[in-house]
Amino acid sequence: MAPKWRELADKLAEQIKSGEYAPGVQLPQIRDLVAAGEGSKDTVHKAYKALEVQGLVTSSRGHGTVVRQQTPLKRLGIARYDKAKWRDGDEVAFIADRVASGRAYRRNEQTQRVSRVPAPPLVAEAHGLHEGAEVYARARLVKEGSQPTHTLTSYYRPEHVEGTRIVDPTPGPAGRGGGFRVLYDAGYEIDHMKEDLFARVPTDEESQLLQLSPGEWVVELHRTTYTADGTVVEFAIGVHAATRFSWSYDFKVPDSAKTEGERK
Amino acid sequence: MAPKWRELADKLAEQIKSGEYAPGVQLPQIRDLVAAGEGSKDTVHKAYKALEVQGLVTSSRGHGTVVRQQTPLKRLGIARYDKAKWRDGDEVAFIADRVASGRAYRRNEQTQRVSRVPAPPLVAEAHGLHEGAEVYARARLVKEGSQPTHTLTSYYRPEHVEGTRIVDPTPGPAGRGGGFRVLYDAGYEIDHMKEDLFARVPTDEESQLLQLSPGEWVVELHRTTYTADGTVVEFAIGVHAATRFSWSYDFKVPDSAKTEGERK
DNA sequence: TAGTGGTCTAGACCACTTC
DNA sequence: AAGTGGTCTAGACCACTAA
Repeated sequence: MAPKWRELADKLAEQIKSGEYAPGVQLPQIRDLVAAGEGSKDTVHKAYKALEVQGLVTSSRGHGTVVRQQTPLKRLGIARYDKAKWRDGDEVAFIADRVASGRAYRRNEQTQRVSRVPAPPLVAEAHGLHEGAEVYARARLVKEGSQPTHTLTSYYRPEHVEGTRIVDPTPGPAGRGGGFRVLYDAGYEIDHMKEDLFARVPTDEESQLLQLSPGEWVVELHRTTYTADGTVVEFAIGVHAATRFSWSYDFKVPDSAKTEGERK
Repeated sequence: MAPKWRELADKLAEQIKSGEYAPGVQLPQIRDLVAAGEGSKDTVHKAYKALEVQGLVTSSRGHGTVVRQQTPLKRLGIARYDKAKWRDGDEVAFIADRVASGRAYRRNEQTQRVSRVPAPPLVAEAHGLHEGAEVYARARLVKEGSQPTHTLTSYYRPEHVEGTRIVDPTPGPAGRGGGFRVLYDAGYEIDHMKEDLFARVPTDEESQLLQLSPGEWVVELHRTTYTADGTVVEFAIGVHAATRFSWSYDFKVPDSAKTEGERK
């Protein structure tokens, strides 16, 4: 038989999904359910924890437990990197994302911190540097309104960006067109990319920063950006609240027999 | 101050990562830690649960709590679909994956169930059918040795596969070259694909099937496979244990200004 | 049958929010 | 101060495994 806490959690989850408890509505207080004979405080608490893990509710001391706004997944496709967006237009890539999703852009939805640091192992490997070589790190925390959605830290080689707007520690996107535009203006036109993704448990710091519900996972994204000649001009690490995104990739089925002679 | 259970969990996690508790080794029993003054049984249990969620240990009744084998991530790149592998050679795509990872292939690592079912909403949409139209579903549970790693269910339109080996409910890969080879032989050569990924909490059934540690998430993958003329010949849904995979995609930076006239 | 993790309780106490 | 969720305890009892 399923544990008591799970039965309770399933029952409540059902009611939430059926709309019986609408988003924003407060669930019964733990003490009330205890009084109603649903179990001891710890047992009811376990059920509430399970609901939190599923992203259905948010609990906070003093406030109570309320049903979460079910924000639809934000779909990330490769079209978000379209050159037309940052080269020809004024849009910064991530703003274009919002435009595409029909959401408003507001200022200060992105905080930024630029610093010069020794390259961590992953970064050094991506850029082909030795560990500890200095790189510029541009760390952003991106928000959707007041809700943080992901962090994104870009690493650049000093010789590519020294003296550009990227290094200017002004908050907000790196000026018109964003970082790719700055690189373009500096003579480095991006040509192809590689994205690696995997899911993992967040660190405590990430949990706080992204306001994750306990038990919620993150997806870590490694983006390597190349110019046409294969030079890596940006390596970025993103940490995304796992429930808030989906990723989409289109590609041709490779055929190594055919493309034998081509450049990789 | 951090809760007591978290402090204990962090301490143990540290010892595991430093190798003080090697993979396969049994952690102290809950009752022993209680006796050692680490807290009450429930408290110590919470700490152990946290370690399970992080994928560091596996607990089972009767057995104890042992440190997990840290299987390295299996990296999935688009090269796993290389036409050369299934068209020219004898390898089935998923076996090719193993070969590339240097792991042995064993028979019966894949169980299969073929059935004719009404199309669920997602499937109908992908295939451009009305909901409830009949499709063939080919469900596999893929294992790595004795360890299940993911489920993969492919949906085909009857007119594409009727009478082929795909519909033959023999366990194991769909004969030489796998499903793509069968489609190829039937006159449907796959040309391009779309993959959508997102992370979510597993259902109970998935938890059991994939032997997930409690709290472990899954990554759901939707793969749509097209022929050159845009016909969808396969729509597949995969559910992967989130800790066991990473995905990698290479792509050109799109330029809608340039490719205006091209076929999508 | 003995050993192990898992659930549950009743109640004490703590931490944070709102009034 | 009152209200709410979060942690902790001591101990009972259950469920599964191995001998």
